[in-house]
Amino acid sequence: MEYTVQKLAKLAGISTRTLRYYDEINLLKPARVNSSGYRIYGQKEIDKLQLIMFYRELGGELSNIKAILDSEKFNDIRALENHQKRLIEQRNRLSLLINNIENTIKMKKGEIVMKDSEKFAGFKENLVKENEKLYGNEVRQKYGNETVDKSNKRFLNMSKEEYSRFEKLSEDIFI
Amino acid sequence: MEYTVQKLAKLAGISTRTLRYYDEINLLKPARVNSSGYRIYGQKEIDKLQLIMFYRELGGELSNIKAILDSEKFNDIRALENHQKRLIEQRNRLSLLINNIENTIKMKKGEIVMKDSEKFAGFKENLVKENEKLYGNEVRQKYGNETVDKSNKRFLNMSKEEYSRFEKLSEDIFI
DNA sequence: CAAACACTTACGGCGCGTTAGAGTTG
DNA sequence: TCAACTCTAACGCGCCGTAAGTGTTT
Repeated sequence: MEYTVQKLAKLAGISTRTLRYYDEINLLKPARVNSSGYRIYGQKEIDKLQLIMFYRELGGELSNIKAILDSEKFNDIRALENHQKRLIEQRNRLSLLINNIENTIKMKKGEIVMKDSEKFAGFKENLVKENEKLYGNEVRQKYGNETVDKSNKRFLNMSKEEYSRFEKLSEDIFI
Repeated sequence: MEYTVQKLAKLAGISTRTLRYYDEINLLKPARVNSSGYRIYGQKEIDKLQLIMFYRELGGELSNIKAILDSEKFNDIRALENHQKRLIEQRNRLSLLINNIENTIKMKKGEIVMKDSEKFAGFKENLVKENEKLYGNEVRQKYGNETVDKSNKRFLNMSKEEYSRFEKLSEDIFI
């Protein structure tokens, strides 16, 4: 199955702008470009986009995502298993937050007392963002500095052969 | 208990820059400023910051968070209960993603086949961001553009009557 | 022939990170 | 006195959103 930008965008639930941007920064190139300059994506690109979105879900920066996916050592399945672990951690963090809210409601009702420190249990900054930094280090260890440095400079010069290897309420949410 | 910027920042797991920025955009003002111009935060501000962070967790834009918190009709407890619902939804979404990964691994191992559409099950863009857009449009219709534009311009002047409309709106949407 | 899609270029904006330079506190 | 804190600008950046103008496909 082949996809134009909009078709792929709808499939993945993102914007065409995002796809063009990913192309621009060499994160996700189309399989080919037709005679009119249209981007055409194939099966590989779909799977790669899926991986990219898994990474994004965990708050990874696109430059790091690129570094990982470009790496020769990259292992699909192991990466996915790591993802799963992290997602499970995030789910646990959400459970913490849900508990936190419950306590906060009780506090507001005057039923219990909370320490200030308890009020911030479970937020991203305490867990996930630290993971991000760890994540960056992990990338540097596993894939070497070269790869990371290259991709940190807006990915200006990346060879295109490495590529073949690869493979973010009611009230506020509505707002 | 009183806090300077850094103490509060550490407590909440955010940066001092973030606190100064929240001050700048009138989202979270310190309780007072001492004779040297130092920001001093008190109990109210801590609780407010906690609320802000709950909203942020769900991806709410700061301008909208401000609009809500500024509202006279703002009801802590109801808002928190709504939060909880949304967090639970998000947790369910994460479970979807975790399943998705499991399937993807099986697919990579050749054990099963996945449709392209199944590969993107559970991502934010499919659920949350669409809601955001819907909300934006609805707000413009019910509110008029003036109000929205004002709040978009760095929240310079926000009226405090808007919240009752917010509530009606979200009720409408839920129904 | 219009609608719906595609393209490039380019400016803008949020939510901060990050100097830089200077004053204050323990 | 010196480290560690505080302040106000001001710049920059990642990740796109959003025109604006033009070509292509259906």
